[in-house]
Amino acid sequence: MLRISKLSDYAIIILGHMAKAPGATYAATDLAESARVANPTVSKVLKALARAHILNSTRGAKGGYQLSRPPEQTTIASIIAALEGPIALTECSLDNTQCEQSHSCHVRGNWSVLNRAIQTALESVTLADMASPMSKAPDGFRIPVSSIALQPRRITE
Amino acid sequence: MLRISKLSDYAIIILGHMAKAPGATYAATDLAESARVANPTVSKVLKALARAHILNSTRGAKGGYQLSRPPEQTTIASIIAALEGPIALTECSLDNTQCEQSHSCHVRGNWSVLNRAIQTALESVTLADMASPMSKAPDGFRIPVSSIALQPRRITE
DNA sequence: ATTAAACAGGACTAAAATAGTCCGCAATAG
DNA sequence: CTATTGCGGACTATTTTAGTCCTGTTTAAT
Repeated sequence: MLRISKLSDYAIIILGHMAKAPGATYAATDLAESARVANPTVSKVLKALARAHILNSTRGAKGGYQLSRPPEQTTIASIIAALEGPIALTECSLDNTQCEQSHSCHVRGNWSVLNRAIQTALESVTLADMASPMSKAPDGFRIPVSSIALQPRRITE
Repeated sequence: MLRISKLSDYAIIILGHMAKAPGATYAATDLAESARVANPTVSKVLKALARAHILNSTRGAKGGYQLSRPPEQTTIASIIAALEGPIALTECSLDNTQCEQSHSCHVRGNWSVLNRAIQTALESVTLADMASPMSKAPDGFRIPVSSIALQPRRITE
């Protein structure tokens, strides 16, 4: 399914919520409530985002989290990377020195093409885009997969 | 990490191998050998590809698998879909009727932007691209993601 | 007909990744 | 001081993924 993890999903939802008042400071508990996700889980997400400098944290009473940058400057790519590590489709894309099949693998050099494609896609969408008031097609965006399996593709560019 | 599964990985490697002689018929055993992956595992992959009509299969003695279309017409998106099902980053993108958080989720409409970005990226790379001898012009692939994102954007690089 | 070579479907097990929880520690406001 | 809030990381449970195997079907060649 090429899914992102649930934690990344939560992160985007939480950050989307915070992006509505970008300057404010939010306590983990409040964010958990508004996202309807258990407190410890939300905390885990927030910690990861703070470590990646997507959020700033303040400890102690009256502390909390706030966006470290305006929503327009936080890409979805960086959010996913914060929770799941480097974005790469396969092991060997990360470190192709240890792929035992490397001598028999004739496509390895081309994985980078794919990785770049994905990376670019995820960098072209920001938190601001995600938080913007319900752009278009609010309902029923099913992906017509059967069509892509059978249809001749259009040649790009 | 936004990984694809190992099975999809195998699929691309196997198909890449087959793409070198697009008209030929290959037995599962031979493909397993050239990909250095265990026979039953390769079989599983091949069955899935046949079911998705990416490969044609012939049963019986002298049977085997062959590409059902020229490599230029098989997209990476379709290969991944064959093994992992519809490409969607989150559950709710597939079926948003059963997301309990839907009323409190303010970003849901915008997932489609992201999904389309990924989808487009994976559709712009074909088997022929992957099989071509080593990184044929890495920027020969213009991913028209920005045309799909709400606002064209290039934060990094 | 018989036999051997192949694929088909699906059940099953094992292994790994993910999600989620919890605990003790550290910082800060009042 | 003490209540509040984040920090780091260990731990468990669950889910997903990978991999194997069995039984059946189709077909070519003898």
